[in-house]
Amino acid sequence: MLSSKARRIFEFIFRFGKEHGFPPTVREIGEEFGLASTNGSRYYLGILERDGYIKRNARISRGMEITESGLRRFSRLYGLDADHSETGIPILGKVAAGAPLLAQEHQEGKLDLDVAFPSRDARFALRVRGDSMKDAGILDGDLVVVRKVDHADSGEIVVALLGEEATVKRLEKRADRVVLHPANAALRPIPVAPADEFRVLGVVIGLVRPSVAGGRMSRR
Amino acid sequence: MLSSKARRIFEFIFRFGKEHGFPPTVREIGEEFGLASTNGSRYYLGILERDGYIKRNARISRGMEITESGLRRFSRLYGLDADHSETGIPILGKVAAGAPLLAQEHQEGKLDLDVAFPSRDARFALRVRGDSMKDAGILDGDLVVVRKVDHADSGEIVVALLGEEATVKRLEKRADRVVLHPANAALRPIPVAPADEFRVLGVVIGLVRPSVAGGRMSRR
DNA sequence: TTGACGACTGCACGCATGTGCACTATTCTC
DNA sequence: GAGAATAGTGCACATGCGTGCAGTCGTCAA
Repeated sequence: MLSSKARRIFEFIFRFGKEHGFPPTVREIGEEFGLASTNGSRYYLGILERDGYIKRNARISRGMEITESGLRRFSRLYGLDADHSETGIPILGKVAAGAPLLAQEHQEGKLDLDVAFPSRDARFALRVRGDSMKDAGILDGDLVVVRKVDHADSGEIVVALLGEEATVKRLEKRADRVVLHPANAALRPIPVAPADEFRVLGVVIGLVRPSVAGGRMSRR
Repeated sequence: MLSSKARRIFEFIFRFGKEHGFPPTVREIGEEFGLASTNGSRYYLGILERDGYIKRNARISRGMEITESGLRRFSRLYGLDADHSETGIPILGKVAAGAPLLAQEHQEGKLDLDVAFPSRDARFALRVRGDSMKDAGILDGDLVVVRKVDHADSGEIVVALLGEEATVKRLEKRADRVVLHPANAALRPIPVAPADEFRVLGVVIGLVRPSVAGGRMSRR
């Protein structure tokens, strides 16, 4: 059990790091808490390290680090602004008018790649080039997440190898041949002749659109 | 445009921080890159600061910080790998014809939420309902990733609270008022009267489209 | 051929910062 | 009333670390 002061010092280290991008020195901690001697701070740092909340690197300036398990334990035991502390992005449910955003009760869960794209097969991601699938909401620059299988059903969006090139298209299987459909009114379906070198690399199970310039999603 | 070495130094600062919890010193940078003089590092730190990739605090040990906009810009221009992320999904680069899929040399990096959506502001995700933004590639059921800020520029896609409801729209700021634009030809822009209860909750920096039943992206 | 520029080296200076050792005051237990 | 634990103070010391200034070496355009 951490004393109230030890807790406040841990919180200070956490806040300081968020704000400045690096941890405080022993003197900065002492200043914050009115400790006249640097050993006042060191005393508490020793406690926090002993209990596994932080790790210290001897002789290195600002050489402390909040451990992941320490952060988790601290926020569980004593609470901490939960939003940024844990890895993962909170998924908000209903956002009521006056309610403070990010309030615990509105969280639906955490965004997690393994939850968002569950698969027992291997997965991989592929950056999409071009707008051939834009009517399916797959834009240039998107990363499609693919479940790696060599068999796909008609109607599924697949990543396929056609000749030398990997391409993302909707698959149509006919009795005699395969047709790849772009999702773009300007483009024609691509018939695949039996002689063509064609292989399904996987089925698209989702996508990630990474952030772009200035946090703005460009107009497309 | 950053030189190759400046890029590698930025990446080193990024990796070092992730690994140790605090930034490197000028000497540690010099050691890593074989620079005999501390001013070798300072030269590059000056460049990185001048171009807005990092912020420095004079006279403070390890007093540098990767700026949020710098991180975003860097990862857009030059890419940033999640070094050794344990549970990531590999991002494939060029997929050559005969080459075995998932071969190491074809990997561009790992899919990592912190790299895909870098932000030092708090982030959250919100499930989109309806097709009002479908021409921007945002479909029903998508999770938009939002950087939580209360100010947004004209042209950005934002999450806003209008009355009781949270909505995703493109923001247009006019001299006298604000207009919210759907990205759907069937819908009209929404003018916001000054009297309306209106608040920007954040800026959309990306999205995640989770897989749906059976690993198939439904036809829309 | 000169001179600007990029990419450094070398070095000393001086404050920043972690550390060791000695000591103190209060509280609690035995 | 002794002893131990908690929560510090005070100070000197050695390094850590950012900074300033001067100088070098290759390249490339004028």
